Amino acid sequence: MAQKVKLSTIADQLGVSTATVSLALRDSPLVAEDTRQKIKDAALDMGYIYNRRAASLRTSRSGIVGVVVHDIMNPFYAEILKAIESELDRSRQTFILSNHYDSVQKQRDFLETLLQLGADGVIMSPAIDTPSRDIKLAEDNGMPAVLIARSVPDLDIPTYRGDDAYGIALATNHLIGLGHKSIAFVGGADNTSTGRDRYRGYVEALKKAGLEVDPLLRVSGPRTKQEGFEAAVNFLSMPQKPTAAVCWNDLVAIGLINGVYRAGLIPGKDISVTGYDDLIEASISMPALTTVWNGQSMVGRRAARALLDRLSGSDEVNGLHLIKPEMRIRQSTAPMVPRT
Amino acid sequence: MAQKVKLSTIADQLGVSTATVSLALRDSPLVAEDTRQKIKDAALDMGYIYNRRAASLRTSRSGIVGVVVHDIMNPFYAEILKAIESELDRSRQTFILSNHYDSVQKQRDFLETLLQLGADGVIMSPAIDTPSRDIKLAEDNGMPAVLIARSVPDLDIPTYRGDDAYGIALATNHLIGLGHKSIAFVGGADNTSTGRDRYRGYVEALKKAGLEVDPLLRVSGPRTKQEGFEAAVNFLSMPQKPTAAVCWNDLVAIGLINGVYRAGLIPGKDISVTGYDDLIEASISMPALTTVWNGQSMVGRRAARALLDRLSGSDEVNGLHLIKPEMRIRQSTAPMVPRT
DNA sequence: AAGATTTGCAAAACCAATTTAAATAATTTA
DNA sequence: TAAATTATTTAAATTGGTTTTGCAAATCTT
Repeated sequence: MAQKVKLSTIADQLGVSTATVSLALRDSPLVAEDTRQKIKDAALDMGYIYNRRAASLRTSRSGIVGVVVHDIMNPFYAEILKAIESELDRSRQTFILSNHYDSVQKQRDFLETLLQLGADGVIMSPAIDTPSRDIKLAEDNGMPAVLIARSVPDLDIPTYRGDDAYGIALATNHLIGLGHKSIAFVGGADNTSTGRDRYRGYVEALKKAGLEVDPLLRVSGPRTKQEGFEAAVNFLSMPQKPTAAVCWNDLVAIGLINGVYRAGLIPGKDISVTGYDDLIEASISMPALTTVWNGQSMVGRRAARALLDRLSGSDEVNGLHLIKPEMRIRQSTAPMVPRT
Repeated sequence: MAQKVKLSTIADQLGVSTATVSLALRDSPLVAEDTRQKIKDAALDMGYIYNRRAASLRTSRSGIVGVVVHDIMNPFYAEILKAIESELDRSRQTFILSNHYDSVQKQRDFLETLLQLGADGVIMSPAIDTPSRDIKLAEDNGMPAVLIARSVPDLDIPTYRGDDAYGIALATNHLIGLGHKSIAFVGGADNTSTGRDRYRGYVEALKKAGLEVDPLLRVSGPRTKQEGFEAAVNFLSMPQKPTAAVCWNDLVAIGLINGVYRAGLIPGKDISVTGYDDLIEASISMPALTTVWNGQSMVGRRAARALLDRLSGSDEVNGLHLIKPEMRIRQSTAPMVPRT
């Protein structure tokens, strides 16, 4: 490995002080134009590499932002992450990604790591049952947080997510409008704010339409394509003979659709299915999925901006910000046909 | 924000020196057992947070490993990343992830960032046309690299990937064995080692079976589900009337299958399609996809171990390491039926 | 031309740890 | 009991930047 080039190497080379080199490289007006140019040229051809940890030791700004979500490979987060990435990119922040797989401990470890690295802030989709004190600890140590997709009770920090109750009501109303009366709710659970909100949206839409709410029409649990696929058996053998399903998300819906196919029924004809999220997959699945866009790109972008705002001192973005979802009608839903 | 607790805070509190505190916290045998215990207790209840950047300034080990791939949201990399993650986790290295989207510039920026952060090493799936000098620069600055999934010419560093030519030959031979004579090759391109190897595997398998190789049976380009879907039109209107397709990867295959469905034909009956990679999706798609497992988990695990080995000084893992793929036969392939 | 400003650079303190050599205390040996 | 040895602890140098303050030279006032 070549001898390491540092500020003092450049300074010695040019016969100036490290202070001057430091200031010049950061375009400070305190150094004369041609000195600056000479220094920059030297830095370039000596192969100088800026040492961020040395710098951040003094400035206490590391240029690192942490991002934690349930599972970065989950396409729902993928779109949020893309939006965050492009927003952070332009402000020259490096971001460190991690999954917590809904383990509070893993999330805690990651936050600790971020603190050790001196991360400037963190954007997180909190793990289920995250105690507010975990996040307060981060904030108390100078690392502001912004939440996405889920809320944490008793915590007044900026939170961005889709309006789940409203969004699921859109899907439910769409099915009701097609004449369906026995509509199942497939997937998710009650242990997150999202879970409760979505189920509430479904229940309220049914009630408003004067339909009976049957708790047996709920299939709690599924969140993945695989689980949606497996849920089909259960769904199709219900004594209530549902003709439609409001699914937790697109993945569950696509899995359920595949399962319904396997059982010999035609989704989008015999059975209507709605998804949630409007992933890219939804538009190219067979049949194309009727679903609800949940504002992922908006959530990511606004959360990133909110964090950057907090980093630059403004603190006016606290509280919950709900993004309004939108209906996307495709071929997986159709007028009701009674199941025999 | 509470007053920051550092080594000296603890030292003052207990009336010892920072040297002692530092040594104690890292379990050095140089400090007496009960002193160590007292220090650890104090650190804990004073809420001490280890400052890694200060430490790494002195030790020149940051505990950071960079990982760059084409697209972390791509499920192919997802499995590799999971394997890398679990391997690095146990050695207490933090990893920083990034996409390069096949932009050499973006990759270069990320490598620069890693150098600035003092990353200990990097695992990368190099962007198309990565100049070997980009990687040499990293190595010259004390950041060893390990390659995955793709090779870079003129570079003798550890590289782990599936044996693409062999794997595609498995798929091609499977179709030949089912009686297919007109077999298209859908997706990928010639500008990566992977692309060339896969096409070569297909060509050689055909030749060995005495079948004619028709360059018009190649649909170059598609790599995603969306693109596979769009390629179906092209594929179905070929004058050579192919009855089967060897696809670039599972995503292209699944997209193609959906496109074939749309056109009114039945994949797995009228048309046989093979995928590549054996993603989780492959087993639950409709019909379940015949594909080739490309050893992702193996690639990730071995690459991570190789890097850790390099970090601890051993340098005996250089060169190319090919993982042997395996055939997974499911329902998307069937004996040949002539297309009319 | 003398005094007041402005400009350009450097000296030195600082950030929070690690590490080595040296000092001190405790124990063992002769 | 004095000397030798061993066990603990610490002072001080080090890592690579940033930033404040001060000083000298250059430029501007009147």
